[in-house]
Amino acid sequence: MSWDKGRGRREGYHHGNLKEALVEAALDLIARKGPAGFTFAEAARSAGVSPAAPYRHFRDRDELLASIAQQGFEQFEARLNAAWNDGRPDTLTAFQRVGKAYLAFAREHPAHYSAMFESGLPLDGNPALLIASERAFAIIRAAAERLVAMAPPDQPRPPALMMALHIWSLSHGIASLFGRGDATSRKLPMSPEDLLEAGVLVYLKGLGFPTAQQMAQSSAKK
Amino acid sequence: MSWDKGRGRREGYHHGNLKEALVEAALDLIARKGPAGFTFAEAARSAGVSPAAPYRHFRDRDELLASIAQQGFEQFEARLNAAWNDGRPDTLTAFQRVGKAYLAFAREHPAHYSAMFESGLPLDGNPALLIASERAFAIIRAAAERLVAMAPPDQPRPPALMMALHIWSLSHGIASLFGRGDATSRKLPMSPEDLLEAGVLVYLKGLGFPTAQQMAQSSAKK
DNA sequence: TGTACATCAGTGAACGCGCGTTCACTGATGTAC
DNA sequence: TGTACATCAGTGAACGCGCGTTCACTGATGTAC
Repeated sequence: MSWDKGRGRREGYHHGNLKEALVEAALDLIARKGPAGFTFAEAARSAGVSPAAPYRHFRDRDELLASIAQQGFEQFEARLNAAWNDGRPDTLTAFQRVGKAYLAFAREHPAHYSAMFESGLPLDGNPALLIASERAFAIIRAAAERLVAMAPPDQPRPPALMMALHIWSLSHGIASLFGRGDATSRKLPMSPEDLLEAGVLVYLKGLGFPTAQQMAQSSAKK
Repeated sequence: MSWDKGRGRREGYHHGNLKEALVEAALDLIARKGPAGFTFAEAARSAGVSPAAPYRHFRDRDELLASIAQQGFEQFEARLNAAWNDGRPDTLTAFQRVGKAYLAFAREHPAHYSAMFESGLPLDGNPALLIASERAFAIIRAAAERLVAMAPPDQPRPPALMMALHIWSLSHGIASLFGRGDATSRKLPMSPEDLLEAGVLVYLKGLGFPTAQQMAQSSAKK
């Protein structure tokens, strides 16, 4: 029956892809018990391997955790980038889609998200992690810059970096407070997505951007 | 020399205020190692007491953690309330002061803040904690309602609850991403306080509120 | 095609450690009389 | 004022447990010739 212990799928003495299997096991543990609730030993056990085996692939627990966080940032970046889709069909629609992708990632990859933002990994002394994190943020920033470039020319141009920081903070705040499926989430009279979308609309209006209706009208005119 | 071990301040067989001493010790450990990095045993040791002593005051580790989180929410509420100061000298000034108080609390009480928002304590099954959390949020919500009541009557009234949720999320996002003194914080080209203040101003403008300059002018006219 | 050998991923036993928790206990405090 | 007693906060020894880490090892794989 259970000759296939855990997610090991061993076929012989050598595992074959133990490194990935350990990452998978750790993600599972983090999702169930939080970033601090996973142990090297348990990940090994769940991969069907002796407790000493992980040391062939990771120096220690923190290196595995950092590796998960970095992988998370890379997938996060890819997802935001796909949602942005180079600003198609129009900048505002694409911008809002990035916000939705942010929340979707946090909800669908809670373990990655935890490792990225709540694991307490120091960013200095982890340059690769910092870079991966900045590459993800760069998507939001690039989108903000395109929005700024599109702003009505009679308005003062808002600084794109500040915009991006505001949007990021708002998204992260909503994701942290309301955006997880688990018991730590607070109740909300609307979906996190709607809350974020409304907030972004108000914010952009405050910067002098035309509303969605106005944009629809202006694009209908062309 | 060191007859006063740790924060114990014992004077005899009985500690006197062991419960508070344990909370203090736990706060210290959480601030240094994160909410998961504190142990019952270590808190006892740091309070200068045997490992069995804490069981006289807390059922287990989680009860101590929940107690810290609840105390945190209560202090948080008090601080926000003091900053709000019933909307004096004017609603907008007081509102921005609440935002600053939010960030100040997160920075000055990182251990409480962690226990409140990042400890993974389930809110259901912890009714007292949920209530304390909602009482703190109620301050922000009441402030938002006063702002709404003050809105120019020719504008559509924005929903105060949504406003409060946006402001809370933005504050929490900024606090989480940039607002801690430690190594997990990201670099920022401005202070978290300035970032939040600017974001709130833009947001309120987007809702149709008069800007600070306009308000200053209108109050100067009186 | 076969063989010798280097490489290296994983073994399994062992270690020291700190934790959570229990237990019968003991010392201090307060109170009834 | 003194004494007996109930209460209860803290002791200290003990337990079982799982973790991180090390070590000499062994089995599988690939490659040189």
